[in-house]
Amino acid sequence: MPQRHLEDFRVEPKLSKENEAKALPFTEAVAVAKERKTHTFPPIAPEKLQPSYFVSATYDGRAGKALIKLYEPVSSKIFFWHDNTGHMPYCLTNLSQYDLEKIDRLIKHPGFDHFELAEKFDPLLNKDVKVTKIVAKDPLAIGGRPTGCIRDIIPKEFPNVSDTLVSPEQIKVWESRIKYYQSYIYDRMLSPGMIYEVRDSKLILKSMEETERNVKCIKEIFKDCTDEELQFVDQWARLLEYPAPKFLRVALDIEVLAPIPTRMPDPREASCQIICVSFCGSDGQRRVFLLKRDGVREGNEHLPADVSVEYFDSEKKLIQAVFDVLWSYPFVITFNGDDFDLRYLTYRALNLGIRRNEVPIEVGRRNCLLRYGVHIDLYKFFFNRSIQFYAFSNRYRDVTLDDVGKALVRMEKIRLEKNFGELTYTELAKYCFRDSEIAFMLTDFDDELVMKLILVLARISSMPMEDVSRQGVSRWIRNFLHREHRRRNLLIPNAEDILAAKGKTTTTAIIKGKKYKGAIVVDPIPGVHFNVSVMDFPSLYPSIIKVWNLGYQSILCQHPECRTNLVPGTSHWVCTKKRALESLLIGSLRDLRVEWYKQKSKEKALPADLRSWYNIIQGAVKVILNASYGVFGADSFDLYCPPVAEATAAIGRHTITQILNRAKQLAIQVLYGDTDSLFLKNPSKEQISQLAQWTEQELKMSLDVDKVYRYAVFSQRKKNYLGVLEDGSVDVKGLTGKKRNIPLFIKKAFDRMKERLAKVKTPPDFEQAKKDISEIIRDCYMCLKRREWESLNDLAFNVVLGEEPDHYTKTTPQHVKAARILKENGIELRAGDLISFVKVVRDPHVKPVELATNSEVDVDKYVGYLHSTFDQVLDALDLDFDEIIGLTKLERFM
DNA sequence: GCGGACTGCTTACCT
DNA sequence: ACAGGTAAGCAGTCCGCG
Repeated sequence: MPQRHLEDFRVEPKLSKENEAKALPFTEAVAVAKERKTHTFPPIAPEKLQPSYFVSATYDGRAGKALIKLYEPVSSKIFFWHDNTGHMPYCLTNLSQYDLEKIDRLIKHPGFDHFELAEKFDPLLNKDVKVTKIVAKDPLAIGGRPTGCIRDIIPKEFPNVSDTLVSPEQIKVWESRIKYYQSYIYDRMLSPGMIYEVRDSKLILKSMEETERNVKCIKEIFKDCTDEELQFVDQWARLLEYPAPKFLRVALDIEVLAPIPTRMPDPREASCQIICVSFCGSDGQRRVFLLKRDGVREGNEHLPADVSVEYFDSEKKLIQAVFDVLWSYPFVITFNGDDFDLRYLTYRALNLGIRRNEVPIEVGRRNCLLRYGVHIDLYKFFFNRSIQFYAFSNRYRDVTLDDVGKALVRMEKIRLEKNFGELTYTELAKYCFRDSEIAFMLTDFDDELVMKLILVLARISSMPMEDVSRQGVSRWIRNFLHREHRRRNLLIPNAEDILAAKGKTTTTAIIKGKKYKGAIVVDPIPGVHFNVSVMDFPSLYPSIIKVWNLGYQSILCQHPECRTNLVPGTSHWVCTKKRALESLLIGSLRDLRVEWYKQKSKEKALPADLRSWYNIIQGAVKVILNASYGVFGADSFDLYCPPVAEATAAIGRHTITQILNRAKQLAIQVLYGDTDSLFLKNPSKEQISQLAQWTEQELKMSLDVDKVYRYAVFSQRKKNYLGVLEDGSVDVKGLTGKKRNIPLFIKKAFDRMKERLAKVKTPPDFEQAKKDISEIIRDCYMCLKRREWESLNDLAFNVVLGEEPDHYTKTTPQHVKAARILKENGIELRAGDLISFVKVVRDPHVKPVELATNSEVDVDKYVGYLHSTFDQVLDALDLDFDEIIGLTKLERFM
């Protein structure tokens, strides 16, 4: 039997020739670190361990066991706890033990251990089934290697030995793609992110008095729910109510001396020197390590106070000192450390002859994890679209340290005029330190919001903090569904079986290429409307999933008597006998957010830190809820079920249509509506409460007044309006003037109009406002015509390249033309990069802003753009762009 | 050879 | 790798035009 190592379960890129020294097992590596007397090891949890947070889980190949990392916040140390229950990796199949024994390659597989008979409930067949549990010695034997895995052997080999009742097409293997440590977490019903104690070497969830009190309180609010629903509320509340610790952490950044400064050095080769490494820690550690090099001057820049600088005469010693830091912190923060900093450090260390076992980093294909603590790569976290949109409301645009830093903590990178090779020591140190300082601040602002957000998401999804910070919302949702399957002894179905059992969609989408019909958008009534109340359904789709009992089990269920319970506008029916897991889990989470966390986060009587903690929880839950319908329509989702997504949208259309009809009956004028909202013109209090009551009674859903506009401006365009709230703040939706790709010049004019509109209080105020707005437009127009602009940058359009520049074959949009011109000038852009260009008179009609000059600007194009931007508002104000600018012509002649 | 009507591609937005 | 719906600008195509 080959020795199994921790490294075995993470696929590692090939080491270069010199570095082929055999990887050292995990515990030995720790021992080596101890030998070097760098820090207090080993971190094995003692018989009795103080309350500690479950922050990570993995598989320790050396021990052949699941390994839990516990963070003890008083000593701020990580402790390891190994499984001692004998849990082993497995997958399930519908073949009998008798059949399986005939498969030679399975029985003789080195990783195979034994068979067990298991009884499960098959959620697709809706009945109890007997399955065989194939237990393996290590997780990779089940799956994960390219060839020869147990999960592949079974369907491939079985037909050769078949003489049984099961035909080859009917052979099924289940749960073979679940990561081992996840499987362990589910089976042992452990909760990542929660507080555990070790007593007699056992992991025990710590009971918290205050949490219990709050859970009781919450259950009181939900006392009218069914017992089944209450059980789910209780489960979520317990996970969410537990407190969060302070996270001892350090942010790290490295600089490498590359021969071609514009190109990022390849970490796999690690052929260039590491010249500077900086640390910024939550314990106040602010250090910079510099490599001594010939001919580099000290420099006389001022480093921030209390930053200490240490010089190293060899790169090897520098890296070893970095490793000492990595062995000592429970949490390490980087920005792109997975793909660069930690990867580079590892390979550079090996190149310099540092032994593998002294490297505190485990390099994976897509990530770099730490042997001791938890590595959070903020690039991955902020790249996550759910995080970007819902947690940080799209405040940053590029996922770069500079842009995210500017948007969230108002810190930017230091701009360099020179290459690294030409910098003085202090210039380099200052630059490098700023980067780790920004990364640190990104985990520190708003009372460690980012760390806590990751912790809460780890609890919801039952995932290690590392995974939750790297993976998307669909994984988070999948995992809490998987957890629930295991808890209830349900077989976790394969995606293709769900699809085969429940089929595809039946409605036709409006957009070509989409799978089914989506939401309704009501045509707006153009004009200016005073006193507009906006009503909406808080989390409409999750409410629908709850009220209509939607889930892959319940849609198109097998009971003949449920067939009449049709989803309006479709031929799908929904089960009336048994609640679906999705319905219960998502429904209870929604209710908890709306009825408890949203309110708690606004409760003035609570201390500010508790309120902000509740705000983080409700924000995390919001992220989950926002995606909870979409995942069922995404074929990449493991529980993909198109009819569920389609039914949800169909019920949404039905719901809003009913409200529209009801509003008509109540003589309320509906100005506009989109998906889950209604804009009502000057409704009375009675009308609003009648509408809300009716919805509550008839549809079992809540309809609230979300906001009241002093006035709102609509054109005939959908998803385009402007509303001024009572306090004078202005909501702009969809208008070109708010899009971030338009020239600043036009945006500034639009913002001036916005400010002017904010001052309008009554209909008569509009007369003067219209004159002022005309003036703003005229002014802007004249500036263009006279070619008076501050800088060419003000005229630049800024567009993100959705693809690699060579990848556009069907058409060549303007921004791609600009990118290609830039490439001819030696600047290469890639997918995801932002390109800035101006419109010019001559042929391709675009030019990257860097290359353009004032005289070649095509002014008329900009006037046209100004026109269309303002038309969206002018229509409603009864103003005409041409008249506004035409007037100036007359004036000029007079 | 050129302009208008049309479709399709692309990006940024809304819910 | 959560969904579909809308706006806008431009690229490319087809067709008519003595």
